[in-house]
Amino acid sequence: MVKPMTAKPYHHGDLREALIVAGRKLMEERGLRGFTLRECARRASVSHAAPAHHFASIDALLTEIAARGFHELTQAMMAEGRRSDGTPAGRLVAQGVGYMAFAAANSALFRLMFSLEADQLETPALAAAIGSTHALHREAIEAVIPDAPAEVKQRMVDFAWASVHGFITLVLEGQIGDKDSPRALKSRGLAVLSTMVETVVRTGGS
Amino acid sequence: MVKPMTAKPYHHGDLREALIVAGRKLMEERGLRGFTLRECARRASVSHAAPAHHFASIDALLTEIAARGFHELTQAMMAEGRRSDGTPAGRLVAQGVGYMAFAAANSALFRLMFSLEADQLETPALAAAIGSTHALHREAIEAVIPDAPAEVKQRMVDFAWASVHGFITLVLEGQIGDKDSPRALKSRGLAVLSTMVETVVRTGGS
DNA sequence: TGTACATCAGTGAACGCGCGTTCACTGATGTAC
DNA sequence: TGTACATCAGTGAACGCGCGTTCACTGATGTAC
Repeated sequence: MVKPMTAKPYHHGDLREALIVAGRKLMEERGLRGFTLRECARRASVSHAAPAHHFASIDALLTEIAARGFHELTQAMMAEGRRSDGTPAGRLVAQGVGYMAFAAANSALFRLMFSLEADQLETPALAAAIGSTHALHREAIEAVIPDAPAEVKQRMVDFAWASVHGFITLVLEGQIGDKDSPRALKSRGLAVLSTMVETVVRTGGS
Repeated sequence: MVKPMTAKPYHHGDLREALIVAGRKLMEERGLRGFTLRECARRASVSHAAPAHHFASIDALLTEIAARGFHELTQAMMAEGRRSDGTPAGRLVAQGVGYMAFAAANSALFRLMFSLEADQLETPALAAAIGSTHALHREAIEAVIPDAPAEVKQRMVDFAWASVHGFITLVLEGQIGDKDSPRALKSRGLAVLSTMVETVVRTGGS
C-alpha cells in the first residue's frame, strides 16, 4: 500500500517558520486588528493548538515577525544604498528611499514594528535587529559628517531619522498626500530627503 | 417622600459627552487594545446597551474622541505659540514644542489620532479638526518664509511636520531615548526643533 | 538489523471569556390642546 | 393648570461570535542498546 504523495505528513517539517511567514502575510492583509493565532494556524494548515509548541503566546509570534521586519528593513536600506552614486550624501538619501519604500510596501508590518510594547522591545532577537537598523543609519550619517563633534552627529542621527520616519508615517496614516498620485507623493518624499541631507551636510560640515 | 439627592436619575443628562470623556480616559489607561464600549458604559455608570443611543458603533465613538484630540492638539500648539517670543521662527518652534508635549502627555490618544482608517478620516467633524491643525501649521511656516515660492512653502510644511512628528513618534514607541531622562529627551527634541527651523529659514529665505 | 522506549509535534474537544450588537421593554420628558 | 400622548433615553436579557489557552491524547521520529 503506497501512500499518495499528497498525503499530509503528521509532522509539518518547519511549522515555526511557516507560522512566521503566514503571520506576516496575514498582518499585511488584515492588519494588527485582524491578526489572530488561529488564523495563522489555519493558513499553515495545522490545528489551532499546534502553534503553542512553537510560540508561548501570540505576542511572541508578533515579536518574531517584527524582528524579521527590522531585518528586512535593514536589508532594503542597504540594497538601496548600494544602488546610490557612492557618495556619503547619496548613500544617506538612498537609505532613506529604501526606508520609505519598505514602509510603503509593508505598511501593516511597519506599523507593527513601531507599535511594540516595552516588554517586546526587550526580547534579545528583536533588540538585536533594531540595533542593526540603528547602526546602519548612524554609519550613513557619520560618513556624511565624519569630522563633526559627537553631539552634532547624534543630533543629525535623530534629525534625519525623525524626518524620514515622520514623513512616511504621515503618508501611511493618510495625513499627507491622500489626494496625490503615487508619483507626486514620491516626489514629495524625495524633496523631504534632499532637504534633510542638505541640512546634515550644512550643520555637520567643517 | 423626598428623593435623596444621591438617587441616580433615570436619564443621564449628557451621556454622549460622558462617554467621550470616559472613553478618552480609558484610552489613556488601557490603550486602543483595551478600549471597549462596555467599559466606557461602565465608567459612565450606565448599562452597556445605552451607548447605542448616542453612537452607532464603537468606531463612531473612537472617531469622535480622535476629533477632540485634534482640537486639543491645535489648542496646545496655539497656546505654546502665544507663549513664544513673537517672532515667526520662535512661534514655529513653540508650536512644535506644543505638538510634542501634547503627544507625550496623551500618548494613547495621539496614537489613536494617527492610526485612523480611511472611512473614519472622512467623517466631517474629524476632517474639520484635522484641517485646523494642518492650517495652523501651514500658517506658522508661511509666516517664517512669506516670500518663498509656493512649492518651497509646501516642501517646508511637509518637512517641518515630518521632523516634529517623526521625532516624538519614535520617542513614544521607545525607539529613541529609552534610556534618557525626561530632561535629556526634551533637549534632544529641542535640538531637532531648532535644526528644523534653521532649515526652514535657510531654505525659504530670500 | 531489530526492538524498546523517550521525546517531540501534532490533534480535537473543551473552557471560559468579554465583546458588539439587538431586542422588547419601561421610566422620564416634553409638548399639544 | 391638567391631561393625553408621542418621543426619547435608559434597562437587562440574550445572541452569536471567535478568540487564546489548556488538556489528554496519539502518531511519528530518533536514539540506545
